[in-house]
Amino acid sequence: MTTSSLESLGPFRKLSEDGRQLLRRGAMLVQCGPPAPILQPGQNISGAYFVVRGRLRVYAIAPDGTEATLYFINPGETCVFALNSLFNDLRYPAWVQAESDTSVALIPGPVFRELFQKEPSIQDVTVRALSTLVFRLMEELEEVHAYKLDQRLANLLLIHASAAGELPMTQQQMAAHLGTTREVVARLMRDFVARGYVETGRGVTRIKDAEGLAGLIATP
Amino acid sequence: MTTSSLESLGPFRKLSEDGRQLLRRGAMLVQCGPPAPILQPGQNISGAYFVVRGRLRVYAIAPDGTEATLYFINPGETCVFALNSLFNDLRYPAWVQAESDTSVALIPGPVFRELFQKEPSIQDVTVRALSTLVFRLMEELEEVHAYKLDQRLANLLLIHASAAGELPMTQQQMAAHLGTTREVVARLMRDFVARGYVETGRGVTRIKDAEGLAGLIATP
DNA sequence: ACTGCTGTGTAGCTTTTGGTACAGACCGAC
DNA sequence: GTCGGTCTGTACCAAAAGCTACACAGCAGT
Repeated sequence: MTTSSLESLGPFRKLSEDGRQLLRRGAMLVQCGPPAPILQPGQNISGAYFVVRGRLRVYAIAPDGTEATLYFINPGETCVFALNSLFNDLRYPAWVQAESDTSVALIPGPVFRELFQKEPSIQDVTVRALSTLVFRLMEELEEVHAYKLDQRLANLLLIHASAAGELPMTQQQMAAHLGTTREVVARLMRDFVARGYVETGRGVTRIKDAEGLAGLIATP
Repeated sequence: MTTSSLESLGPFRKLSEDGRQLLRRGAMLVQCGPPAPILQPGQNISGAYFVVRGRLRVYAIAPDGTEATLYFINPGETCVFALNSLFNDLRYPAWVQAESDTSVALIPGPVFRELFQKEPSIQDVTVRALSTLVFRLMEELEEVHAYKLDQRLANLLLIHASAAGELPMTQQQMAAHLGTTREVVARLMRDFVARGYVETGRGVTRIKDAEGLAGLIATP
């Protein structure tokens, strides 16, 4: 954990001087790396989290140990634990992990509360963040029961691939995102490869035929 | 649609005179019945919805036509469409239906916006509602991938049963809630009946052994 | 080069779930 | 009562997904 300047706070640069002063007074910039979880179910949340750099992954762990990604938090977005713990007494039910080297701005609860009351723009950001998350979760929930695994995998590939069509992710990770096992992912991948949609490598998947994948999603 | 007194607004009774005056000026009390959907994906939302009486069901429809319940809105709770449409430009992705005769207080967007800015208590209610919904959706998402259908059905029975252990719901409805088909529900029910957990009737299920059902959820 | 770790490819087998098809039971309207 | 609709029960088959087990490939460290 490192406390440093807040110059890189992204969306927060637009705040008024008043807001920024509060931030300067109390906020911390926290650095985190991939392996260890940052937050665990039931853990106490000390403030509002804003992702500055990198990406956080919010996931659940089933009783049998398999993981499934609920959603991601990208730079400029808020973590909703904060909001859950600041405005509600619900225990937070998921795990959080940094995907890569990630910087998170941690704004202490009292400071954020004050900000929220004073600054309409903060109210707006907050409600918008929550609202967006609700939307994402609904989409995810809909996807889970409306689409089969091959379609969801195709979707994952298309969404997370770089512009060059490369996806730096192990099959184990993909399985975790989809809430399934590596073997199933491998099986589906073999199919995709056979159809010429993708090429697989160690830790990388290259998309060769995005149209094909997209078509798979449209009509099974 | 009927416009009438707002005396029964539940949580809103606690608002300041200022807030209630605004409500008196612009809000409507809308009555709706079970069969027809109230809202459809992409529909324009004209304000904030508060459920006063009855219950709303928010659900998704898959391309193949099967439904799945996302969550319910009970009396005293807010519908988040409103918030999505008032604070965000995201298209709403689900369907809404009244479960029984239901009264909904509809507060026009501009009125609610003004309320939100002036009244900290409204801010609180709003954020809390969103926050709770996020929590519920996460739980649901976790449940979907962590538990099997029999466990989820058992859970449904336990949660929705009356104090007397009666559940006035057809198997078709249960299937819709779980995102599966009636036949599967019937099959699972047969199992539950065989084990003495429940008794089935036309449109009703009676729980005989709640412990048994609960045990089913704990360890399959 | 050797070793060990991690990641991938594959082959069965089992369980779970979905789909089809049909029979019968209950209920209300006429 | 009888008709028609809705709800339930069930049998059988197909598809999807999970589980186990193992072989091998790439990569890093020694």
